[in-house]
Amino acid sequence: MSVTDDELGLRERKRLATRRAIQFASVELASERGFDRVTVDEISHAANVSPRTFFNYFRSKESAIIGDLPELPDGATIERFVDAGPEEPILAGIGELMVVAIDDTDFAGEESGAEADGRGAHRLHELRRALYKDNPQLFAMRISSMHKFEDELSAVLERRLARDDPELARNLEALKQRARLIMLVAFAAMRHAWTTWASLGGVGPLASLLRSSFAELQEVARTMS
Amino acid sequence: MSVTDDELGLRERKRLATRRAIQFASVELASERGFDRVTVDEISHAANVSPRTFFNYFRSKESAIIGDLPELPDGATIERFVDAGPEEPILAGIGELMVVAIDDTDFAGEESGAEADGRGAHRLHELRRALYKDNPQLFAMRISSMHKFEDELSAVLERRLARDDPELARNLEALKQRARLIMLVAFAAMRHAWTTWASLGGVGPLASLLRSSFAELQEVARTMS
DNA sequence: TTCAATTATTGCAGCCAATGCAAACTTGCA
DNA sequence: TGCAAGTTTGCATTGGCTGCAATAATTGAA
Repeated sequence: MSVTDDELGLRERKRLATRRAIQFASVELASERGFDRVTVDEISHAANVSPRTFFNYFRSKESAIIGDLPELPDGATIERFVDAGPEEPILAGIGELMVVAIDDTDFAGEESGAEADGRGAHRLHELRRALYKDNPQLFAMRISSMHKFEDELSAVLERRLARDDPELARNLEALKQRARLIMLVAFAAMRHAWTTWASLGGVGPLASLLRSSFAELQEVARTMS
Repeated sequence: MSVTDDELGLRERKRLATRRAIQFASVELASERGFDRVTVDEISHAANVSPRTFFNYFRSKESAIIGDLPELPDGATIERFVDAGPEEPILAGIGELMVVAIDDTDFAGEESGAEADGRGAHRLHELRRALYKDNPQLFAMRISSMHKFEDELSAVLERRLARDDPELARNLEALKQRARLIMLVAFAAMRHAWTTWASLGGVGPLASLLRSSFAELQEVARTMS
């Protein structure tokens, strides 16, 4: 059992287990047969729940496959980024935040080694990525379901920009707009890293490609200005 | 009748009319009642076609509302962009291509003044934009259905980059990757322009905001490098 | 341990999007 | 006019998704 599980009551633990069972069944079956050749009925059956219960846990077939969304790192990491100062390249900083966010999502709930779905979590994420690769619509859905993450990142960027450039901080609207622009550019880098990863056959760590994309972005910025 | 229509046979003209009728009915009804409170049956009825015919024209309810995708300008404009030379700021150039692409899409088939659905085309686009504004999922779908446009723009960028930087042109993979990165950044600017437009209440010309966003992007690039 | 409140699961009935198929109909062309 | 090609339609069917109400499990308190 992972650490998180122990502190929860039976009810919560069961909920979590069911949630995972459904995700696992969805991804597993979709990988075997292709996304639109699996029905919710089949998934539910494989996960030992009723089809109706499936929809108690997930809004749609897609969202069961897409998995949990990334989250920003904890407070200290954020503060370090915000306070890094105008000399530190902001893009690299954002890149690191994203690397952490993605890694944390990918291995959430898998800290210890031997729980029931221990290796499952690894496998789950591999299969998911393969699905994204073969099924670009799913990736698009994942991206477009990240509004919350986008907003969070924007808010952090606002703070950083306000520190770096007190002049900009005086115009709140301008500050917000700039933060949003940089956030969107960062997401562009993320998409870039991902397509690069996919075009390389979908093997190897995404994190290092993410760093490369941010580095290239930095370089492009230099070239273009 | 618009010029384009006259050169077509009856069959083609009817097809076009049906297509427009369906789009119009979809957007109109969705604006009145909200996207998911309209059924395909209702739309079809309003457009005087059978529900089955609706799906002969559009893959899904969404795609009837989303409308036609943008297309790159004609050859001469493209060539001018490709040949502009390394001194010309590339971002501004892309921005202009996008402005043209968006304007052309928005008023396609509406060149002359007095055809049956003349004012209709204007109204159609206004309603569509309002729908995008109130219904971000639709906008996300529009964006993610632009793969073709993305690829076209990438290809054009490849040519431009190859001209500007013969060294880069020698490494085809690197060239492709860089083109794609810049394309994605340009799309980020587009999204930025759009959210700005939406946050301003959804009035006024999108084109000028698009130019602003590209200009700000230019400035950000300078700041960051 | 028992009981009542809360919360989860399930089956059922039903809506709607979307697709395949084959029959009727329209248009283009000789 | 008549035939080939393309278009519209109805019908039947699959499958995603929701509301509702009954049943079952979990919890916390007595």
